[in-house]
Amino acid sequence: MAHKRHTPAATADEPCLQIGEVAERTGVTQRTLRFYEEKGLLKPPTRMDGGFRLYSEADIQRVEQIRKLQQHLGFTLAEIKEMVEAEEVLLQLRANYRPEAALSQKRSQLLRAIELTERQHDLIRQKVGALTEMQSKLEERLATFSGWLDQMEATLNSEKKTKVKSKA
Amino acid sequence: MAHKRHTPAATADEPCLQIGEVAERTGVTQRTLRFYEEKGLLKPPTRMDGGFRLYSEADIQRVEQIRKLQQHLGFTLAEIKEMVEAEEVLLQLRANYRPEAALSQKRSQLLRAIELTERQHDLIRQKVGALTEMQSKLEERLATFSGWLDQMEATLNSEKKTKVKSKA
DNA sequence: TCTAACCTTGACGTTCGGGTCAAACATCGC
DNA sequence: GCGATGTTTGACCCGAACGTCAAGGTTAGA
Repeated sequence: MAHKRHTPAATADEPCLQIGEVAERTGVTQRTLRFYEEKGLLKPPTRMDGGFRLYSEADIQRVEQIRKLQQHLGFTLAEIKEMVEAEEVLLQLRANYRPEAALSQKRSQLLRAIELTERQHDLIRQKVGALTEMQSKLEERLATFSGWLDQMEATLNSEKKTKVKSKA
Repeated sequence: MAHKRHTPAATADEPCLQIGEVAERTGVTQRTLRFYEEKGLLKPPTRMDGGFRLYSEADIQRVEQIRKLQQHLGFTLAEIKEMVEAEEVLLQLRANYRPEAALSQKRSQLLRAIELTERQHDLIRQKVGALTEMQSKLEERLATFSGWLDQMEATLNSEKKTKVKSKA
């Protein structure tokens, strides 16, 4: 296995993860990571002198969030991009929240962020509603099934008994 | 607008809807209906002598179900096909449930149906879980936001008061 | 310094879920 | 039986979301 460089070790949250490790830890391919970057889903990561991408732990979180939204929830990358942008606004607000400058401008940004967040919330609420409805239908069906099953077993049992009695 | 044939009128549930009307009523294109058929999501419908497809009301339900699963819930057509197949088994069982023949064979079919249904149930449960988790995160965020907002407004107000006082 | 292991961009290929013609046939009201 | 409208199959095309080389540059351990 020759020599394997050891991981730059992510002590704090400085970007220090190469694309390979991010890929491994998130379960997506390197191609996918570059693709997400290209599509604006991941912010362009910092680079080493030679041009290698360096990701942070936050980026890993981001990728995991993207995958969740995509795989389990069926959002398109375009939709996810919107969501992620809202997240970005949040982080920026959080970053320079203290430095009191242009307060009313920040206020409008904040209002925008709230609006986006509420839209997401609503969207998800609708999905949960639809899913829950399906759930109860399935449960109803399962109940029906198990009723039939009981009935069947009963029938089989009575048949057995009849046979046994006829043998006796 | 010339003459428009009138709808064959779906009194009971004999197949009597042409593809155009199904398309209109479900909001999908004719192409999509043929595509679903091709992919095994819709059972091959009965045909008129000339070869025109004839759908039933049940088929419309099916299409609506497929769309819901696809659009709002983000299942792939492959996943939906599985679900729909389980539905098919159910319908068949329901159809010839009474005629008591080959009971133990029916039992195994039923068990199969139960298994499929439970898998669907589980799948949906997972999605609901993921969505709910997101929901609470969003709510948490909204709370944070509105806290900030309050704080901002307070600051703005106190500034106003100061100005007013200095004017007075 | 050498070199295995890693990373870069670029370009083309693929699968999914359909859209969009085109050419020919079917239906039905008149 | 004519004609407007509806339907059939077939073929090609599309964007999304990556996969898969290819050719070359970078890093770091020995």
